[in-house]
Amino acid sequence: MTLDEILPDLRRQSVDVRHAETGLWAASMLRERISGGQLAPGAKLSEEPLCEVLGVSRNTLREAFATLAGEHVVTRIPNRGVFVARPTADDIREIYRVRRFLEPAALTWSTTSPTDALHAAIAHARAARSDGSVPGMASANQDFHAGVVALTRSDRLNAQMTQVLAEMRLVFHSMVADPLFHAPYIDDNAVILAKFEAGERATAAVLMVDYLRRAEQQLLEAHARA
Amino acid sequence: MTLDEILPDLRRQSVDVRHAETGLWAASMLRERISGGQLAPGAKLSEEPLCEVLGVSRNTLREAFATLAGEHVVTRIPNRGVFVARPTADDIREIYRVRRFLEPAALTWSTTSPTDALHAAIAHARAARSDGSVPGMASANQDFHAGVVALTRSDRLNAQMTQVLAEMRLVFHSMVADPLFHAPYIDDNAVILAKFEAGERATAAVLMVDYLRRAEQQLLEAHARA
DNA sequence: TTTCTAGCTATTGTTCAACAATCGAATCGA
DNA sequence: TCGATTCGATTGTTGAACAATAGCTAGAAA
Repeated sequence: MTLDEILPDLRRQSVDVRHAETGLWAASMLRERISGGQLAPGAKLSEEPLCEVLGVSRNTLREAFATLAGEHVVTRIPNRGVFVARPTADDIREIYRVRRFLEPAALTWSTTSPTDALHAAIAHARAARSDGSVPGMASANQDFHAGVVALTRSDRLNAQMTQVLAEMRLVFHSMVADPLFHAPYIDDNAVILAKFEAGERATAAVLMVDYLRRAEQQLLEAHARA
Repeated sequence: MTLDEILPDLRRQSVDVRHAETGLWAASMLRERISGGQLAPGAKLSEEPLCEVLGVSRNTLREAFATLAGEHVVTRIPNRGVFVARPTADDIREIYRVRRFLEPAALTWSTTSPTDALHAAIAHARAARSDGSVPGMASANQDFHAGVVALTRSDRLNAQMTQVLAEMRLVFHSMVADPLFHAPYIDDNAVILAKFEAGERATAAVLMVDYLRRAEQQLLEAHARA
């Protein structure tokens, strides 16, 4: 989907909305559209039309761009402009490198264990699988893994995980994903959670590393085909 | 590469360093001063004088502020201004929460192990201890722990660690640090490295967690006194 | 025809000046 | 002393201007 197609949508949301921190508001506006897939990876974000539609000045929009660039959501090419980030194979490897440290570490060394959110995520995933809802499975799966990192109770690590999962969405948007990608992993998650709750944290961590390795491999193969 | 091809690059670097990156340049300028301690925690960064000194416009300076705020180097209070971040006790806890996941994880699951940089850091720390150089010990200690995370070979995790260590410098700047704070930990680092190289990764990780807990405790006590 | 070069154009990078919004402090009245 | 009000300084945001750059286009050279 190109920029021109979502301009009306953006314009609708920006009427009548006054905010204290306009730059951050503009950033969140764009972030939503990018995460949601309405702005496809590689799409150019031209300043002039965006200013007009969001009702902010170029200076303010550029503050938003600075924020989004810091989150790797957007790529800035000097004198060329700002583009929705398009993850490369190396980006996929880096994403999974981060996850293979963060998630097992959370399982191994977290001190608190309110696992309600994890159970809920698995339940949602199974329901979505029954309904054949691919977005539902994807979303529930992300919730599960975000929940694992949430066990750390660290804002910074959670922020990093959120960022990485946002990039994961870009990966899915940038290639024809296998509709059944998430389906087989739902039960893996359930097993990992069971082991964790049984106190077998080392086992849970090992299973998580294994899961992440398989998922990475599968995504890299799909990426190579595209 | 021919002369004609490098001329534009040369011109950009020598004549005017500042097209397409002035904001980032200003950010690095301020980051340097803050990390170096010339700008103390809590100091207000007024826009007008800074613009004048850096020779950039307010808009460009604000882009730099957006970058630094994203790094937690600087705190933005709406309608009040931008201030050098002053770490609270909770910030210290958060910093060590991050480190207690990142560093043991690096020791446990990193696949490569070029430990030259770690040995060098320990050697530097010992030399600094002999010289009675507190900044030398502090810097070498940071190098060691940055080196541990570097074992992950993940740019993102390294960036996170760099950020956290920058905040550690703010912690030290914001209170009268015990000159001997780093001294006893040098040998802890050496033991951790030895265990790691002996393949006893779990032991190394446990020792690291223990080290981080003690350091956190010590800093929290010093912070409470201040 | 092809290729190369020199302008042209559209867009980004940066600055400036202005105004609105907001906070803190000084002031004033009880 | 205390609270409310005014005032001044600083930040938040804008619009317009100019500089610099990449890519395109048309024309010259082969």
